[in-house]
Amino acid sequence: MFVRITNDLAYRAISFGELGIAGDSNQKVSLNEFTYKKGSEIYGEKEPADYVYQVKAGSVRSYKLLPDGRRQIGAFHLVGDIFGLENGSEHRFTAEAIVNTTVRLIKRRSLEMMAESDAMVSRNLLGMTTENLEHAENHMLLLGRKTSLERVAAFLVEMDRRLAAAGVMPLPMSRRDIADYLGLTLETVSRALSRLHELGIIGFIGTNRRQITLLNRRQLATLDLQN
Amino acid sequence: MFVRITNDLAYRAISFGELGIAGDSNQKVSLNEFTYKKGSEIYGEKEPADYVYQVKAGSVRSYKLLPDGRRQIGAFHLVGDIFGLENGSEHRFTAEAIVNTTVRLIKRRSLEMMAESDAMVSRNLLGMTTENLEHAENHMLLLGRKTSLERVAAFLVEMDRRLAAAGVMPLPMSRRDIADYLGLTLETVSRALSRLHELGIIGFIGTNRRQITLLNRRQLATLDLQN
DNA sequence: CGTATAGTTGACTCATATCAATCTACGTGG
DNA sequence: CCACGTAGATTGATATGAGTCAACTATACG
Repeated sequence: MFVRITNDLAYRAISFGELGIAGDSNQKVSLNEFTYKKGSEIYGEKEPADYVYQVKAGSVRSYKLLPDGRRQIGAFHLVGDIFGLENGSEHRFTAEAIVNTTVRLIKRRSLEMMAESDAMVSRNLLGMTTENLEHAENHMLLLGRKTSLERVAAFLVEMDRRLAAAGVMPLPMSRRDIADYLGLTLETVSRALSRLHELGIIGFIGTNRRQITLLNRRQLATLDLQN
Repeated sequence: MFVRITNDLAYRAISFGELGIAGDSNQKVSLNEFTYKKGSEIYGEKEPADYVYQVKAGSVRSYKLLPDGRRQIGAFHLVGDIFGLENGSEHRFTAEAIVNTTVRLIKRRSLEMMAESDAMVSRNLLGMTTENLEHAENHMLLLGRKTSLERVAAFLVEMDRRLAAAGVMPLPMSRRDIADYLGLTLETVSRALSRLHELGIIGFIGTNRRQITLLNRRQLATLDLQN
């Protein structure tokens, strides 16, 4: 429901005009789209936020780093998601392509100008920010108070909602990414997944441990003590 | 800076008109202000969000609960803070008075109507939501990746910024509240504070362990690995 | 194919939680 | 104003869930 609204927003903004952006080594310019190679940075924390992005293909992780390298991923951005929308002048996260990823670009100024004159756009901006806030609020509960098994269960429920096609979840992110999203280590994530597998709650497609099926959503929902 | 803006917003909204609200046992009606006794609930999660609040005196905690009682406090609201502002129809947290607290009430509809016609109000709403989002994002990093000592140091730095008067921090909240804010237990918080005291980084005023002075902000900032 | 990267699993450690015993401050009623 | 009771805070002893270190396996990629 919100997805449709935010998509409208993106498309409307994009129709505003072309964005003249100098390409760099990791990007291929194709009108108002960019492609980022797996692992490359889309923007860095503290960098000026001149563009808003929408994932056309691929996946993106947004994270903060502590000086010693500890990483907290705040969100994964999947196909259709808009990210990089800031109110202040700088990005508050670093965004990286998890796999080869194509994004649509929207000039931020044009969005702001539209919001100025169009109350609908303005309301959509607030709605998107609220969505992000809501996600962060739920994630605080997860990070502050849930066990490792509950966290992994919650992650699977979230991903199921967002990217399950015909019962199969093709996770684009590594165990380390999942761990940094859930405030755990990759070993703990791996053990939790193995445990859920033993318990018959999830299955792996073939031998690929990133292709997951949910065999028992009810049990998973029970573990995902959704507030 | 933002505080001033959001205050303006509140005052403007309040001038809109009186709010006829039936009092309950824990409230005293005084024009558009309410007083809540220590520990009483201001609103509950999932309740309709018809009002926005501003703390006139006292302190408030906003939290989510898991079914088994585990609690995550998302934010403390101190004098001047606005809280309970929702975009959807329901509150996403439960809000409780930490001590006897007086709040100003603003009818949400009136805010929305103002936003409709006044782009400035609309921008302020977005700005406040973004502030909340930023806080939540930083808190995710804390909850996901910081040690107990770092968390407590970060908490003290935050409170120092928000309520230190003449070098003394009179904390309104209990050790349990702090623990639920930081994703720790009250014992761990207590030990961390004792440790910071031993290290000469903080001091206690008199025998009251809730009156804290920061003796060495530099060391505290070092522990507060601020991203 | 073979090399590099990602994932799993096991053994052990450690930070924080849990359980428990004081200790202290504060509000209440005599 | 003082004694008492209660809630909050500290501190100690112990338990435990998740982290660390390490070996091994599997998968993807050139």
